Amino acid sequence: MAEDVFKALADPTRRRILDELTERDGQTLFEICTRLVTKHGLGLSRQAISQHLAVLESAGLVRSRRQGRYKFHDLNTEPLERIANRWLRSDRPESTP
Amino acid sequence: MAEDVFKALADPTRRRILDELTERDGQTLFEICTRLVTKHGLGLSRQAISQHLAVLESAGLVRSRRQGRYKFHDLNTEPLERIANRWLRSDRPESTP
DNA sequence: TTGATAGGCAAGCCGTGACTTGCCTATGGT
DNA sequence: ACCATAGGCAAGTCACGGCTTGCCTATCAA
Repeated sequence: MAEDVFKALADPTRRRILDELTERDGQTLFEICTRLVTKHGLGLSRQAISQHLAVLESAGLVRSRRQGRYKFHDLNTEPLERIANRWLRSDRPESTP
Repeated sequence: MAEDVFKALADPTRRRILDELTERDGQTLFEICTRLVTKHGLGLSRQAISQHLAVLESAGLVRSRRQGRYKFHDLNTEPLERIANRWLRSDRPESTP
């Protein structure tokens, strides 16, 4: 549950993927692959990204919908909102200016 | 920097320590040790907790002040506020009901 | 139907991190 | 001065996680 969210966020590549999905939602595996390589210069295999996406999905941070031979990935921020309030429950920080 | 914050939060024992410090701030190593053992039933050595505190401190999540032979540990939520706004920047979540 | 595209499964390598053990330093009480 | 307390340092063990490699399945286009 929330346990997996922290482990999912522990890896920098997975955080990059979340960044990618915030910028453009509903990307496919190959799209994420190429964008990570070209924009961030990460030399990762397709399997590596696939496994990262599996971790993110089992943590509830990413939802996937299959459509034909494509599988689109959508960001889900709901688990993030919960962990944000774990140690900041008294008052939330003001949004960045 | 923020990189270390995620790695620091990845371990469940370290999150327990943060929980302990939110409940009572300014605890010493032995206090945290005994409370983790008694309240949460964790059978950890003193060194383990000490190393965890070092990780939390280098991540900026814990500040320590030495006083005589005691070393008190204080929680610092400022790094948490920043990572909370990384993927939630568009709109703030409503506080938990 | 065939070939190319999009993705999945499984085993294996390897580095990093968590924890222990043993010993050392320093402060404070009596 | 002496001993117990509070904490630090360093090396070593061990399991888990990230990544690769190789092969397999499924969908679309020609």
